[in-house]
Amino acid sequence: MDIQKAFEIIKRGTSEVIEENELLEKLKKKKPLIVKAGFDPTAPDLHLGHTVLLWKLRDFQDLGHTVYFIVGDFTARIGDPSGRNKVRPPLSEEEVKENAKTYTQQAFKILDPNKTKVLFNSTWLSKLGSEGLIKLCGKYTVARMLERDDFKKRFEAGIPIYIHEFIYPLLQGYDSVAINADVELGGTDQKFNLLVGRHLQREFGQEPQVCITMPILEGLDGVKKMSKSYKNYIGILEPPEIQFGKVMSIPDELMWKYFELVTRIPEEKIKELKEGVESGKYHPMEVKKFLARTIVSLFHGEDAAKEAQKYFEKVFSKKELPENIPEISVDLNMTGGRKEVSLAYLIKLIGFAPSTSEAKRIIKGGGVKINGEKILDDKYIVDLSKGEFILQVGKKKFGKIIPKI
RNA sequence: GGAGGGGUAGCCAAGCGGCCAAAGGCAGGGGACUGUAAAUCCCCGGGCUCCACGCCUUCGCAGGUUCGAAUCCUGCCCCCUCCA
Repeated sequence: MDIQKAFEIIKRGTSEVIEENELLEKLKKKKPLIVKAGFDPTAPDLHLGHTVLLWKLRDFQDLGHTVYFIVGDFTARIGDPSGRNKVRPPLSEEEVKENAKTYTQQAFKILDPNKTKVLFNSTWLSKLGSEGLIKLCGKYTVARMLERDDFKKRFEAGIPIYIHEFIYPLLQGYDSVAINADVELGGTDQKFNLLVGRHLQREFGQEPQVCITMPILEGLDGVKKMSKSYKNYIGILEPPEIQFGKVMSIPDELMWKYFELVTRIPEEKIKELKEGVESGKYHPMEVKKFLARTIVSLFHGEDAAKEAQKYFEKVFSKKELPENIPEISVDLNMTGGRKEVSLAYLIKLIGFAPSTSEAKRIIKGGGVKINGEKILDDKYIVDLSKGEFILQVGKKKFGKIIPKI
């Protein structure tokens, strides 16, 4: 493949490439480049936001380059301050290990394992020692650190910044030195960290890496970055119906971005769909269903995606009961020997609400149905000796309650 | 080290002796409408297996004063600003 074409593929969908001509030079070398991406195992699951980056890594792999998947086991214990207005709680070594385990597995749903090297940054970072660390600190200034937008904002707003947060970008940058990276990828919010890598590589006499930033994927609310801590994410490992439903709940305007960043639907097709919606030729909901199906297929296969759509249409569009309602058995041990329990308490018992009070609120709000009938009395008593029944709490939670007496 | 300001529910932010489980906003939950989109409207807002104008735990932490404290006092912890 000619270099110009490879360059186009790489550039597609990116937010910024620093510097484009350097990338071209590197491609001209005609040898596999070291493409770096770091993932902090702060949470055990990857979500669609991560896949934006993974797809771009995949592009590199398809072009014959090698991806260095850096698990930030060391840095996770510091906490990346990017985009934060607060200090992140550091994780314990055990938590980090546990998270890292499931990480790569999930990443290989997109990445080619044969062209991926998985490395843990503790390998070189723990060897660095105090001396090495302090020397590393000597290569950057406080003023330059404070140029960084989120630090600047926090500083100006009077929100504390701790010294260790300053060290984070240096360590991430040092990762690039350790593996002699040619290219590093990250979200736009990573730009600063990526640039520190460039700077450090120069300091260490290496050819600086090309930094590629990818757009940030907004979560379900359509505003904030998709993130576990905002609870607005669609997880790779989530069940098909959940994924499907979550995709359906994103704002219409956002779906184009999802098409571009988390699917491999060709640009021309996306354009066609978009124009179709604008002209009224297609119903936005139908297009979104197609998006949902495409995304679910990526992680669960086409059949599961079709099932998920059926479920969605049955339960949410037609408001019927789902076919497979999970059975929940309730025995007297759980109720403390009582056969009659308050509905609110039962809802808490089976985990459909975090507290009895919350359950009562939902009941009063008209969110609870027994065998399809709305219960509005928050003092409603369930007689378990009367046998099983279908309980629905809110729109999403269904359970067939089976009393074991 | 010195001077001043501040720590209230997921977040922001009122309250500054009782009527405070604590205004308001945002986020969130539930409902109506609908396409689980947007917009709009309504309801909720610590917990409690006796369902209560009831009890328990909350306003940085620990004590104290008071019939009664988020509100006053003392000590401690933490954050911010300015000075060194």
